[in-house]
Amino acid sequence: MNITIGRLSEQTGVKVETIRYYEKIGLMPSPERTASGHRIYDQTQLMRLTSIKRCRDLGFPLDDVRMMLGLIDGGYTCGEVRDLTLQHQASIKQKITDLKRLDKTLGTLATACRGGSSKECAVVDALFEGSIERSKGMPQ
Amino acid sequence: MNITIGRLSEQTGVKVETIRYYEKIGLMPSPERTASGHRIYDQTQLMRLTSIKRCRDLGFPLDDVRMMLGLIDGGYTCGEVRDLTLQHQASIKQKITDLKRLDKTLGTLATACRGGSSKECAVVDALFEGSIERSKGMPQ
DNA sequence: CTAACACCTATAGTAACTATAGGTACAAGA
DNA sequence: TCTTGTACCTATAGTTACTATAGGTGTTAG
Repeated sequence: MNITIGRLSEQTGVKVETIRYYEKIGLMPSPERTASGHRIYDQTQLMRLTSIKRCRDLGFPLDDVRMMLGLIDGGYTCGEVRDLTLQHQASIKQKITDLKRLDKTLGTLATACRGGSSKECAVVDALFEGSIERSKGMPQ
Repeated sequence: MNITIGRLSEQTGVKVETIRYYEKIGLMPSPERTASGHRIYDQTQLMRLTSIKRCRDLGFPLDDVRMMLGLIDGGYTCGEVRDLTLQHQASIKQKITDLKRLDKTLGTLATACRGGSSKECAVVDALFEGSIERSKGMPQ
């Protein structure tokens, strides 16, 4: 089974440019080439790229993916891999918390708006006017 | 009131380099300079930067901030500003949804792990096994 | 007066690609 | 066989929103 980069792209859902990029940063190996220089991939590369794609879809940064692949290539323990996974999950939980707070604040701001063509706007008041008014005749 | 870039930075919580960056991309105006070329800021710039900071803290991308400043500078309607706010909120809600799904998946994976020094790992099984061979030939 | 620190410009680096320019290879139809 | 269209190639720059570095000048406190 020998496939071109285009077909590898189709089968994995990873764009051609991204595959070349992964090769450049050493995440994917340099594949065989045809006489004219076109890349040809085999089953092994297809599987490797599929794994990378799964990790990326789960939001693992490339450095984590690289580390996991390194563990796989070189021998790993369940503890190592689970630690990486739990760390990643913790950072995702933190993001969720932060975003929820933002969502709430934005909701409060937006519902205070009257909308339409009014020249008064609660969002502007909160983000811009407040600072301007307060700054008039303020010390320092 | 004339302040240096360092004091402007202290008072707004925006780093010196970032202030210069904002000037370069046209978000902040080019300020006056001393004879020797040091930037000097006044009340107006302080207020503008404070507003930018608030928007950024709420997660608005710089392009949105730029648009809001443009509206403020040029005359805006409440509807325009509220639309921007609601769009931003929608994208945040979407991110929350996505991250929650990831969190759940990662939790499932990690709890299936036995951890420790085991050579068997549920995370590896899910992400890599059946799709990759533990092989040499990869640069680490 | 000198040492420490703030400031200056210009450039490169970050994450993870995406897009562009300018070219070569190959497969299918006339 | 020729031509056309697509896929492929390399190399470089652009994206977001900064941050860091190098190599220099200005200001100020003791």
